[in-house]
Amino acid sequence: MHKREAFTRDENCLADYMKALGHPARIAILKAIAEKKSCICGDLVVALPLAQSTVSQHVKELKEAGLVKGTVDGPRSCYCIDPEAMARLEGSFGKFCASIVQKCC
Amino acid sequence: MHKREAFTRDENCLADYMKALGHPARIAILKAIAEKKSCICGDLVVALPLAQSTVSQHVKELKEAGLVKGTVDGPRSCYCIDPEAMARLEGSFGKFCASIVQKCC
DNA sequence: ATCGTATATCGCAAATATACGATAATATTC
DNA sequence: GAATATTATCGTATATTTGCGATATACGAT
Repeated sequence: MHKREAFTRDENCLADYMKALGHPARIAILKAIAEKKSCICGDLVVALPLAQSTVSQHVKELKEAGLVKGTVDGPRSCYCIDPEAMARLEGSFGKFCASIVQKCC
Repeated sequence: MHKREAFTRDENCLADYMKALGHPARIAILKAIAEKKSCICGDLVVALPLAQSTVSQHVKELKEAGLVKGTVDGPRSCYCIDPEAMARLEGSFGKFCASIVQKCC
């Protein structure tokens, strides 16, 4: 029921990033991971007011969006920000906004 | 079931903006409005592969997010971008990304 | 091998989002 | 005032998201 095919690749791509950030828990998770530089899942569960399975689910979405990378460290999972991806997103979103503002005025 | 209260005002605020942009139709609508500087609803319906009621619904969400302003012009509705809001969003998102990237590395 | 710890995944319930047709509301024109 | 045109809203069906407990998986320690 989501008519993805009807829109351009760019529109879908940007919308997917925005959707990944469209939940306060995922904003908070990004901040928490960045804060600690690299963050094991347990730290996130303690830091967030959500159940472990819910945190794991949100992290998964951030990984699928490509903003977070995960490595296994023994029994733990260790997450870190993908700084290149964040920087790229910042850049393309900035361009998008600037283009809107420039054209609209 | 959305635990908004459990997160900070900033986290919720940014997430709300991101959610508003988290659909390709709304990205396309913003671009279309900017393109024409000000855009009546009918133009959007022609430009988009969606029913009139669906377009109206998406525009409403963009208005609620504060990114689009609407004025009534006779029987028509005329939409335009709120450039200050777009610029503010660009700025705060840029700061958010930069802070994440800076801390994480 | 068994136990304990850490995390991912599954299954489910509730809430939201998406899309559309039908209808209502509003303004213009005849 | 009736007919037309434009847009918003309502009702509804379906899909997706959110959240959690329970379970499965993987690993280290005993």
